[in-house]
Amino acid sequence: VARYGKEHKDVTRRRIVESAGRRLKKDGLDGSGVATLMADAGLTNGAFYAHFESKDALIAATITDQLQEQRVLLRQLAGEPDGFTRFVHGYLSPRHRDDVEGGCPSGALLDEVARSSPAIRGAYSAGLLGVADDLAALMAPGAPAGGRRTALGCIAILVGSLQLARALDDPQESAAVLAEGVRSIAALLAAPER
Amino acid sequence: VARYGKEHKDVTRRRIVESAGRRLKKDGLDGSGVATLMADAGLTNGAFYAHFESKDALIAATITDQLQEQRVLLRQLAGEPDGFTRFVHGYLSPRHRDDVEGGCPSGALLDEVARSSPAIRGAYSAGLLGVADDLAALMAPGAPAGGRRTALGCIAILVGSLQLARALDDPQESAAVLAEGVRSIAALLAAPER
DNA sequence: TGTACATCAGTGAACGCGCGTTCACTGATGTAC
DNA sequence: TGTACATCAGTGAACGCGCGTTCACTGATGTAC
Repeated sequence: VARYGKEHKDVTRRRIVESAGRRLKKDGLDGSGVATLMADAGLTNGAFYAHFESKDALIAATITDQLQEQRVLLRQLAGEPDGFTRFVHGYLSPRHRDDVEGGCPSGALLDEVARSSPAIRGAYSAGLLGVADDLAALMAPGAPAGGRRTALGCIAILVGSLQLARALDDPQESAAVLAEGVRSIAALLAAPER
Repeated sequence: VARYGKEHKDVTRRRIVESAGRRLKKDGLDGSGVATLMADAGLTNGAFYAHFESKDALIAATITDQLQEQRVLLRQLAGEPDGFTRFVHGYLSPRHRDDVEGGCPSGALLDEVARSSPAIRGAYSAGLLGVADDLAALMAPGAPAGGRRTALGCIAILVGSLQLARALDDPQESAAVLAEGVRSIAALLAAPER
């Protein structure tokens, strides 16, 4: 004697996580309320706790999902020519700078994550190391795990440049920051190993 | 017929801005309440609006002050040998990573600033371009304004690396990110100009 | 095949709390006499 | 010199509001008969 199709609740949960991804990146972790997050998914606030133990738990699940999406993107590019170069130029493009809610979760939320609970930092850390591994594979297909460190360095440059370009209100300086980010990554890859 | 010494209110205002700098970096712009900010300065909430028009106005004033402090630091180092190298190593040190409230305002607040009101973004943008000019002077004393762009690239690397090191919960990966930041900056400076 | 019913995803009002902001007031101060 | 007083920085209670969370309930569903 059961009621809904057995996958019904999973579908709803996924819908919440996906719309929460956009909302949290747009308004921040502190700036997004549970009622708003649920309304974005077409639900009311009361249903929230049937799906998540707390707001923190939703944030952790959403961050994991968002970083997983980044990995999917990186793996798609890995099959194409000039995948790494195209990724860097897309990441440091005016289009990505102006699309916070559809863009990289690290770029939108990194300093709030650093201030958050251990559960959220743990979800971020685990997810990001996966992203770094996929980025390393995209940079140098077939290279071993040593590439993770260089990939983390690339991520720091990408995220720092994107955030800085978003914060500056002068369009020329903002564009210059994006261009310098591309130059920095090229320089890092050309540099000799440690 | 006046009451307090004429500089009394200015002194109090400065005290509020200085303690707000630490609190805002520690708990974020959204995470710091007016009552807490005033208690940090040894006052009660009601006095706030005798000093500032709104919480936004305090944040803008505090960001301007914090970036000015960064400029003071850079100018001090400009008088010492290896000033730039020492700055980079201090910025990307475990000590700075672990001292959010006493550290760089960009590292603590950049993505929240990008989400904030035009007044706050304007204060940040103006202040940061000043920081970039002082950093350019520290990098290459006597060089003209062209160095500002390279300095902005350095700042993006510094801020991105610091934030990423703070967000990762594995101490080894965190330390590796700091080391990669130093390597990226060295590579950027060694790279040929545009 | 048609109907009664157990299930449970979702509703919406309510909880105590802290938010940014307002305001009537207090009381220490430096001046005027 | 001593005192009355105008000033105004600071107090603390209160405002409406949205927060995260709880809970009694509703009502569409698929199953059992």
